[in-house]
Amino acid sequence: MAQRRAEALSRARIIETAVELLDADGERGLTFRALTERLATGPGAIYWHVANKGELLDAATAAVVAGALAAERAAGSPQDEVRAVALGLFDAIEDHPWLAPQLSAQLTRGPSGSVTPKIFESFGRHVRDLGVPKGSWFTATSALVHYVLGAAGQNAANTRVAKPGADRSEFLDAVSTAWEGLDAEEYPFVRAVADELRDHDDREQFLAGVDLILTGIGTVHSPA
Amino acid sequence: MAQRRAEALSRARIIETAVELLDADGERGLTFRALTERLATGPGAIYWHVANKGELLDAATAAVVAGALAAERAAGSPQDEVRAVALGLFDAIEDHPWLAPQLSAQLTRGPSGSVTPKIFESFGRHVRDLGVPKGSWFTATSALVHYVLGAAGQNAANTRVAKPGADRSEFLDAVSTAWEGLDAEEYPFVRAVADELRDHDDREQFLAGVDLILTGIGTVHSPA
DNA sequence: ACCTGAACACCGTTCAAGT
DNA sequence: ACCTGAACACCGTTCAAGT
Repeated sequence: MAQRRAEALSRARIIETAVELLDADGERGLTFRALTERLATGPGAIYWHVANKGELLDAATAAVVAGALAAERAAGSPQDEVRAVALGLFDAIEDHPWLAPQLSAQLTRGPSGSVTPKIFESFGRHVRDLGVPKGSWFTATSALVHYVLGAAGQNAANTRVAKPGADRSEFLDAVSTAWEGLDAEEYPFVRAVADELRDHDDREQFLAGVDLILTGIGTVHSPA
Repeated sequence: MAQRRAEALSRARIIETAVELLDADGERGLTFRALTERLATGPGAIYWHVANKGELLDAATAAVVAGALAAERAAGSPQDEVRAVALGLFDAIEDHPWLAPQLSAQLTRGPSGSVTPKIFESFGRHVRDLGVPKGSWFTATSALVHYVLGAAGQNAANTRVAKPGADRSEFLDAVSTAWEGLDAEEYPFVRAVADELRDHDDREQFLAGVDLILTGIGTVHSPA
């Protein structure tokens, strides 16, 4: 169960293994102990290739996001392009649920780093093609980025509970029931919306949100 | 520097101290060691009032959010109400930057817990008053919630760097310069948007994003 | 240049024992 | 019922030593 290949240790192999550990057990699964065991080395060897745990997490995040955004597609309307980028991230976060908090953290750490510019660029160039005036590019792109990352993360949390669809609807049912049990005076809206939660299509609802923001962009900035 | 009052230990006092530690040093500032020192007790005493660190973090988050959302205001248009709730959270996250990742985490953990329903209710009741058809309440509210939390968190990160406004603009300047230094072929949009970053008003830009989503909601669901 | 592995400082958490 | 404090298991990280 311990070691695997005898390939030379490399930064790339460390990152790859980190992603495997994260996929298997989330952020708490990524420890230097687990890493040294899988790679059959000592901690010192890993520290020679990687500065610290934070840098390793960032690198793992960057690797997965780069893969998700790299997919080439036939050019469609700017709206279709935005939807495609959004769905690419949606799927990546569904496959790697640990991505969601990690991406928020990297966005929050300030817009430096390599992932934030990449995500902004992926959405922004199509926002630009939408005919939005330059002064509003940043606002419009931010709205898209934050919605996509937030909503995809919330969806991943729902999915994560169990692989088979059966348990998943069971989980949503439980949440829905919990919401219906809230105080009627304090939570009228949440109670009213609880059944929407029970039976909805994730992707559909996610895309409806993207379209809502696209509509907002199009309406506020109707092209000259 | 160690202990303070000799008030009886209580869950409330533990949570209050936790918030102080978080405000001072972020999530890494909240340890049971620091907590026992400030409260002049042992870890066992704290564990008698609190299940574990996760529960304590959740409670601290809930306490701060409840305060931010409790502010009573004169009733305005639904749009104004949404803006007021958004700004309330914006300010809370600016005062307590550790809130941003924590709120994402609680949203991501699934919509149970006490904070998620509270935030959804605060926005949702005004979305309802906007005349949105019931089938779209959840989507519209989600778009607002995710944008507000994401954008406020990103802003808090920018502010956190230093208190005096001087260092802050210095920081934004540095990020802006970094963006301008990116590859021209790979990052045309990010480069073009870099100067927008340099001199913008945070609150103004934040509110512009809220209005963009409000416009989207109003346009997609024009009241019957 | 790259790796080993013991050691260090610091966590969250437990629990027998006290009052 | 509430608190004490030593102890445990487990972290990330360092570093002298090897090749």
